[in-house]
Amino acid sequence: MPSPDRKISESTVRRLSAYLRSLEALEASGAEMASSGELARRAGTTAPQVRKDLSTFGSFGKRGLGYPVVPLIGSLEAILGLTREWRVALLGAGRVGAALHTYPFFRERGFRIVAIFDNDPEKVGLRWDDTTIRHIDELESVLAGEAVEIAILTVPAAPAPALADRVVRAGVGAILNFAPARLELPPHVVVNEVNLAMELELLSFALTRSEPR
Amino acid sequence: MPSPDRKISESTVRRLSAYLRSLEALEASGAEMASSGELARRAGTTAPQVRKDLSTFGSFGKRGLGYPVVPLIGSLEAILGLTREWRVALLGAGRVGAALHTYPFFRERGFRIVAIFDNDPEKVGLRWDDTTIRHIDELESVLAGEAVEIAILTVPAAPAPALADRVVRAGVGAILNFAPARLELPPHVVVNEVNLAMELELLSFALTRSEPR
DNA sequence: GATTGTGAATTATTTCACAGCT
DNA sequence: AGCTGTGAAATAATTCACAATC
Repeated sequence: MPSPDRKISESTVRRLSAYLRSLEALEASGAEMASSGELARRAGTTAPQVRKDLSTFGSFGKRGLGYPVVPLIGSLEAILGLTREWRVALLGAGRVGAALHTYPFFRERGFRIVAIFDNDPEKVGLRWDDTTIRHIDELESVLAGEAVEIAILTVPAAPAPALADRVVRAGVGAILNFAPARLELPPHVVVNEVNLAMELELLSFALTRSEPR
Repeated sequence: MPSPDRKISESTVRRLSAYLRSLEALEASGAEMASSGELARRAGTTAPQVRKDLSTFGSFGKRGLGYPVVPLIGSLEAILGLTREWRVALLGAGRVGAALHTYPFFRERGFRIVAIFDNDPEKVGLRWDDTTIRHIDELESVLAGEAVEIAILTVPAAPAPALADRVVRAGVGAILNFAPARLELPPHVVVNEVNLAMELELLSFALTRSEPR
């Protein structure tokens, strides 16, 4: 696969993800080729940006014709690391955990939830689909036994940093953090924070500045 | 309040939100002053970045001493538009909607959920706390009656774009979109997308590039 | 002595323009 | 004729360095 050495920015990867979703919609509608302009329109960016982004990883298009939809889907899946299965653990079996667990995207894209943890004795032992909720005390042994690679934190802010440390020491390489707490982890660990407060504050900031027109 | 005319980037606003949370932690621990270095450490950025960000909106610090914690909290709340109440509607009373509705941040920060909609007759009429779930057919009248300013979409991808259009025509100025669909809306509408697929793909991309070391 | 506020320098990202295929 | 791929130009964001102030 074409894989440049230079650093790829987060915004580029986010756009690649958007292109993939646009291409899947195009495939569903029967399109065989897609121009950079068409992809840009659907993904909410510009045609030169699409070409630049894709050209970072290779030459996927045909001049005069555009990009072949199905092959480009395959290429983007390979670039994004979606051609293999990822073993995922859910830490926190509350409402956010439940919402994530039922989200069909996980299975569709090969993110397989192989372990669920909570510290509530009422919840431990319950099964969500095929997965039994384990007590957080069993974290290390289960993570190792299940060869978990990605952890999703949907616990309260207070326990999040300590749990993240434990998870990393148990060999997990990536964390998706829904807890409103900053995690300080070694640089080789990939961390991605999703913070509802921040997302809403972005809206209230923008509204505040635009409203007093 | 100091309010510059030039455009403020999204990343700046995200950092302001992070500073606010850091300051609240500092306040809880009894600190009266905080240096840019301390804020940077907690918010995960650099000291010059903190100073640059804050200086965009005014001069909040004391040279040689740092920033006064409590007053700066107030200033950031004012900048982010958190000193007033925002009237919010939830579209979609599924698991994601339920998770958001119970999130305590909403009330703490003045985001008041004044309307909840779903199209499932089983759900319409149920009450979540003080709010009765209304049928989506009543969208326009309820949004207007409740003077809703922010809509949160937790519906499936298919109906999302049409619902967003309706919501905007009913006068809503900002949308937080959890549906995996791109919304094309007039430029005066503030849209913020939260896409779980994208967040996970960011992790799998990074893992894929780092693992084959 | 410590730390802010900020113009200047640097680095990163996006946009442009056009040569090169199909 | 249409559209990609890409080096060059323009713009944006971050980092630096240091004078100003407490």
